[in-house]
Amino acid sequence: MKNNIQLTVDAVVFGYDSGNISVLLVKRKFEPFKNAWALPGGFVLEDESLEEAVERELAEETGVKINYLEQLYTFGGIGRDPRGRVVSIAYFGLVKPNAFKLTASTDAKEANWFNIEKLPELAFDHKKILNIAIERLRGKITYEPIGFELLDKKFPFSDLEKLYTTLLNREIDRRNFKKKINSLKVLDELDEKVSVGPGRPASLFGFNKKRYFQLKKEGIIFEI
Amino acid sequence: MKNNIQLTVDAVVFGYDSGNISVLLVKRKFEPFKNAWALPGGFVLEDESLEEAVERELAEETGVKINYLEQLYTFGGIGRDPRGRVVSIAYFGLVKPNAFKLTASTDAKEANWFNIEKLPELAFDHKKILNIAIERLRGKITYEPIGFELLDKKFPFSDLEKLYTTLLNREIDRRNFKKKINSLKVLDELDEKVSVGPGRPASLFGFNKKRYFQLKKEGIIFEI
DNA sequence: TATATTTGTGTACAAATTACGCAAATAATT
DNA sequence: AATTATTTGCGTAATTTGTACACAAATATA
Repeated sequence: MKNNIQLTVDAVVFGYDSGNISVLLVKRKFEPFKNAWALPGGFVLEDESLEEAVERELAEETGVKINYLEQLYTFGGIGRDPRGRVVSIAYFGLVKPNAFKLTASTDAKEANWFNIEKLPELAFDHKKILNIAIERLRGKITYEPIGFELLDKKFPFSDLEKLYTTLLNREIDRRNFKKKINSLKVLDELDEKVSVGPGRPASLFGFNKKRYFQLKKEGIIFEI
Repeated sequence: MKNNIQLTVDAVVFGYDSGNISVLLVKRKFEPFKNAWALPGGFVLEDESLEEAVERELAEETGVKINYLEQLYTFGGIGRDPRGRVVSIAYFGLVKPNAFKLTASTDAKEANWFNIEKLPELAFDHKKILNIAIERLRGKITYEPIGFELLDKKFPFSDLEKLYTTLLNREIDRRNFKKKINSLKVLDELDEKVSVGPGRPASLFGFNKKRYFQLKKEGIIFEI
């Protein structure tokens, strides 16, 4: 009953910063697809869970500390890896801007962030995996308060607004959006303000963690 | 880079008939869990895709012809199989009542249908897999016109209604439900009637395949 | 000091959802 | 043959939810 199917994990990790959605890629050092960009990932060890495998590979290859991770889909097509039969379990991750910026400064190295509008050619079927992940991200944001995972601890309301306009790729009415978010009661207004550039200073908000997890459990429907 | 991780697929196949949701199980012939009921499934061969593997195993073990199949989740916990490290890709399937009844008559054999309210003990972590599948079914029915896959070609409106009350486990207002379904324009009223038992005879309806696929693509939101 | 820029807020209208009851058509019972 | 029980089929009013829309307040910059 032994087979020769190899098992890998791949991670699609998104970061968001002031209007840009980026994904984390690594440059391959070895064949096949040497020097091509690829999703971080690698072979699953026999004594680690799938999640452990993803987190290990991410740490090894990129140093990024993930704070949201869920399984995306398993890709098992026959010809997807020239080395033989390789089945890959893809994960979907989100990181906060701090972690995000941190690794973004490891420029010129082998791991880097790419704006999802300006992607290089990708190894294997990673383009396909990434597209499915982007779809999931866009879908998810409309029925789960995901902003939590993509924004900083404290943020002006306009950050949340910009996140949505960026992801949904359309304008949204600020007043109606605010009304909706308020009705969810998922934001706490802090008594702190920031002022960046000209314009009225903005109040900072934070996600109410307790309320967030409650909404997540209930499965909110979040018609923007 | 060789490992010893084995890869299996498992199928959670649901059928629906007059108020009962059933799931297809098989009785294990060999250790481990000999004689226990389990989800149909088995090892993936090196030269077949994951979907081919599920369909092959389903055919071999149950004879059921599936008409809807999607990937559910991949289970890769370390201790889930006493034989060693086995990662299983679970699929979610739906069959129409005819296929469903057909195999239901292979009683006393090794494959059988079980009402999801009256399940036996299951082998491995199959109980967990099944629970996730049931959640998916309940969720899915509220945003996709899945009834298509679970009902017969022609059916009275009350069948659809009963399917929803069963799955959602609550009463629904028939007039509002009808209004909603009508607005989706996914049903064709046939000029044929059936009369089962007392009461006014019911018109038969059929799903409009073209419209169904369109809705599926658009991702309807189906607030019942 | 004037200008440009960003934040922050309310109301009126349209659309969607929900609540609700009764007549028509048949099978079963007497 | 008449009565009863059962199921289908249908419309309107009340409520809730979503959408469209504009202007004042607070600051940085010139």
